[in-house]
Amino acid sequence: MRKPCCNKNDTNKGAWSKQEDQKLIDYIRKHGEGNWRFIPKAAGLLRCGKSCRLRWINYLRPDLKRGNFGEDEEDLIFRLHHLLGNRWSLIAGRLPGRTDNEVKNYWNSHLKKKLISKGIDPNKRCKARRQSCVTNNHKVSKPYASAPDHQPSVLPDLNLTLGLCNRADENIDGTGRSPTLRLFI
DNA sequence: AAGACGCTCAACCGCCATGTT
DNA sequence: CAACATGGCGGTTGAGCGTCT
Repeated sequence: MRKPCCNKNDTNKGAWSKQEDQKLIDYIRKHGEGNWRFIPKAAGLLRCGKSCRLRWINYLRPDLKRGNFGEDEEDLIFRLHHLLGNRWSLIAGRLPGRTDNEVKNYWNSHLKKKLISKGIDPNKRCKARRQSCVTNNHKVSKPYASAPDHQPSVLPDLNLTLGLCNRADENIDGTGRSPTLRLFI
């Protein structure tokens, strides 16, 4: 049985107060993002590390763009969703200042309906459906493994290249991880 | 005026991938 | 190689608010 990420008796849940937000902002400004499990303790917050991370990424980060989505953003989301399916973090990565949660919510509350009103089934629309398979000993999602020999597939209308890499030293986004899918811009 | 209903979106949950020991 | 720790992701939930009847 997997351990819970934090002791639920010792943590607050629900909406964040202004004081909590400020504590988190102050701490991250001073020390930067780091060990999310350690941050709540260090910042004096009775919150789970995951909760702090989510709050920072989705609402407190200074580079976030708030407010309505523009027509160009909507169009991009439609195209990327058609291409990638519900890969919200990848889609959000192409929208500066937007988060995966924001894109996901916007899709579910606005864009889905738009498609339905046009007589398009939003679920059938995606080219990429998440189906895991194993290729070259790396578990990858089928749509991304389907390109012959994992050569990047070029999508000229979006100015995107989809490709796979499987080595940590090929990391290009600074996350330190070696994901199964890369968007080459 | 008030209750029912629907919508939005912040937050949580559980799972998976990756790194470390 | 296994077990564990951590970060990240997508799906889901539920509080709060506006609109309708």
